[in-house]
Amino acid sequence: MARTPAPGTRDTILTAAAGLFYEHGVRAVGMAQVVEVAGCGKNLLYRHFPSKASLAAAYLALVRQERDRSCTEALRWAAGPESQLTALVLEIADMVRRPRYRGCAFRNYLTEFPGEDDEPARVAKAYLADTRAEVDRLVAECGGDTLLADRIWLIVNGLYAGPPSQAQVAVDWVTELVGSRTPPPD
Amino acid sequence: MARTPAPGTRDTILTAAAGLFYEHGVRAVGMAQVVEVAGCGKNLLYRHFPSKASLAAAYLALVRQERDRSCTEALRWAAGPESQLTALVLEIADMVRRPRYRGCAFRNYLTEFPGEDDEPARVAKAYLADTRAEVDRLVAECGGDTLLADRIWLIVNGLYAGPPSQAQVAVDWVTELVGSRTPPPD
DNA sequence: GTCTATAGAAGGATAGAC
DNA sequence: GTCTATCCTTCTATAGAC
Repeated sequence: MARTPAPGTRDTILTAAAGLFYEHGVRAVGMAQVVEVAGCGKNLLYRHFPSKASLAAAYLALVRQERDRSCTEALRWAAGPESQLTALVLEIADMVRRPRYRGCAFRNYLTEFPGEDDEPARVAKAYLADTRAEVDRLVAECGGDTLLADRIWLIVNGLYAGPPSQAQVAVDWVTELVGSRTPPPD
Repeated sequence: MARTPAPGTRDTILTAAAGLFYEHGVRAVGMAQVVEVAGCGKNLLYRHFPSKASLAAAYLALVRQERDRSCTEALRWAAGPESQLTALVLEIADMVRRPRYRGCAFRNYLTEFPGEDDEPARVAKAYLADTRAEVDRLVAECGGDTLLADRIWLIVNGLYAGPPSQAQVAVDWVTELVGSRTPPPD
């Protein structure tokens, strides 16, 4: 046999690309830069990801995977749909407050490539649609109407865009909105 | 005799660039494309705008000029700070509902060029800071606290990002928020 | 020797700037 | 129009592990 292929090469490349793409934007980062940070040759990069679009799609898929895991974990300890809704917003707020937060990766991609319908754009749109659907589901579960769902989605969108100092305002507001739906017993 | 310079050349170029930049993003549009749409020569473009960054800055300055004019017009007929606040949000909502709306030009630029501090970035940041300051001012004028200002800013940010179908929700919500501050006389 | 890795040049297109 | 630089992508050359 010949030289054994390194096992984690794909992950190494993808991790390097993800960091660069998120920090500087997909358009601003060249494939040569990815190769340099990943510490591999161009040949290997193109063997794992046949194009920059496929690499960008894998980057967004990775971010989605991390976010899904993080949200699932956050919702695990919430009792009912009300506290799940609050936990969901709190999870986003925690992300916004992270030191190297640079906006929502999916919204950023759609802003960088407006009107595009390639694979990464579809990944991004799917994430946004699914998240919105989950908000709708949770609101419906706790007896809220579409107005409440629209309002929470408005807050979520503002939370992603706004400064980190606004994060707590969003969390408290959503808590208040869904909390007022369940009048305290007695 | 030398050829007389056309009077509206700068505006023609800037209008063409503005349309392209807003529709496709600044990074995606090349100077050649601007020249093609403007119908002028490249040398003329570089005589008016010595670099792409300066053209982008002029584009954002033009957008700001239009927005300032539009907001001033919207606030003209509003009686007190409460209705001015509502009028401000309604003006943004009208923009969001326009058929070719593609997001906030300033936020889009900052997303396309993260971490940059060139002239267009400064124009964009100044607009956002000024708008936020105006919201703060109006909220303070009608006796609201910083929490109300933060909440309205959250809605405004969500309004810019969200789908046009959310626009009315934002307008109604802000109307309700500032309206509840002025209990009806009698 | 054979296979896979990296490094880097080459191709072709397109960018910004003059 | 031209010039230079850089983009993504492909390919060649070479070194290293089996």
